Amino acid sequence: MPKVRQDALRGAAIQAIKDTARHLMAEQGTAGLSVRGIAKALHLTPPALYTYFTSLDDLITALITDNFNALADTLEHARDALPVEDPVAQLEAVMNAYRQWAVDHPVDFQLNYGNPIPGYHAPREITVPAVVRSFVVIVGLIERIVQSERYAPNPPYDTIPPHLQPALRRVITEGGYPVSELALYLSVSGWGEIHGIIMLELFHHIQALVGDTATYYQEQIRRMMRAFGIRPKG
Amino acid sequence: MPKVRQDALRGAAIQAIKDTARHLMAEQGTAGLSVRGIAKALHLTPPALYTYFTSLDDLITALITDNFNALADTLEHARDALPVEDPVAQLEAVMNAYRQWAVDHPVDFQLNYGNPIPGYHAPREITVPAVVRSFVVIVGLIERIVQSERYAPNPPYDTIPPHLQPALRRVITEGGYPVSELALYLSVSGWGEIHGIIMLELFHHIQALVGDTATYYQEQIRRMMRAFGIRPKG
DNA sequence: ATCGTAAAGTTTACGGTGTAAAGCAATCTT
DNA sequence: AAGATTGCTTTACACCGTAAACTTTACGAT
Repeated sequence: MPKVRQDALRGAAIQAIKDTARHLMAEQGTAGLSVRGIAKALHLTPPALYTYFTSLDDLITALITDNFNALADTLEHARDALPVEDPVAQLEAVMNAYRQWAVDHPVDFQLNYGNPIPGYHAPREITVPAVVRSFVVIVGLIERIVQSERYAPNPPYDTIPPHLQPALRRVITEGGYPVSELALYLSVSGWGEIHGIIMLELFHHIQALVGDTATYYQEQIRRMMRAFGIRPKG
Repeated sequence: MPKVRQDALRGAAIQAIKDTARHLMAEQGTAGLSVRGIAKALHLTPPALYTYFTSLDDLITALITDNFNALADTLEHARDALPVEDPVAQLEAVMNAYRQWAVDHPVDFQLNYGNPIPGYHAPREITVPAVVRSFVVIVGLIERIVQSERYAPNPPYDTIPPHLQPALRRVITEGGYPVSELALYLSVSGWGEIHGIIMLELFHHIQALVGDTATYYQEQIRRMMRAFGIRPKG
């Protein structure tokens, strides 16, 4: 089956294109992402890339998908590096890994969670499942914590906003996730909070206010967990 | 002084350019922002715009500055529409106005708080003071609340993270703002939280999870205030 | 009232972008 | 060995920001 070898070659070419795209973006930001730039770096003519991607948007979508998966991999790895017996420590590690990935790959993070490319709009049916993978890591941990003795309901986060309940229930049943509505609610809340801090940091809006953003973030997620009713220490 | 009239004409031209820029962006997103597009809409040749702006970046900076001021105006207006005797209600109104402005002007909000234009980077010395104007509205209200009987310290938000204190103190003394470190800390925390929710909403990441984002936001800021130790009702 | 000047706008041009169309050469399939 | 497919090049088009030179308009001072 030479077809296999050829498919492998094609896969390698696609990988090379994505690698140089990422490399150029790392150097010059999203402005460095251009068909012609990639082609030049690969010693090809620009239209040659259209053998592998139908358009620049198509390439961007591929990059975004990879990013979401890389982020999810990182979170899962951070979770699995700690003992299952301490889900609180795992959650803290995962949230720190979330920020760390964003700080280490700012352009990629923006590509996914901002909208940095004029004219480009990510196809929902591709990005939504990819986002879910990361989110599931957080929800899974919070679910285990909520069911453990490390959790003690703490107002105002001890109840689910009534208006929110139907939506949460629908997500759980339709998605088939075996989690409680409370765990899902706390996850959404927490996600919004860490996302906000990270976005403000990425665009340099809070450095002047808080100084060291890493320790600020660290402290805030600890406090957030406490406010949620999650006890630190084992 | 005919000079005055000419300056007025020049001002009107600049305003017309900014208006059409905003109009094009509202229709086609940040991709619609182009010198040539604006020129065509105004029945001018592209280089003619360089009489009023030295570059496209220059125009973008002007738009961003206007946005920050418009947002700050909106917040101040929301604050002043309610009696001074109820700073808690004022704060809630201001935070709702913050989201409402973002929802009403999504592209403008992205232009300010995202980084949607490849190759463009906002000059810090211009944007920072503009950001401060909005932030000051929030800090001012929280300061008044903290000093009132509506505030009762509530763990874990009753203390300031030790690492954070020097930075906050420096901001207060150097900026000359007559606010307590606690008010500033709570403001930063709150800002990060509402910012995160709004960003996730703008890029359609939480709609599937929470359904009605407006009521979710509303509920979350109420809970956040309670967690901070701010009592609702008068 | 006129002249010099400055401002506003034009034309032209250069180098950049994404990508469609056609053609060529090598390789795989039968 | 013949035909089809794949990878790639050449050419071309329509867009982009903006620099340079030139023309037109309107003003301020003499």
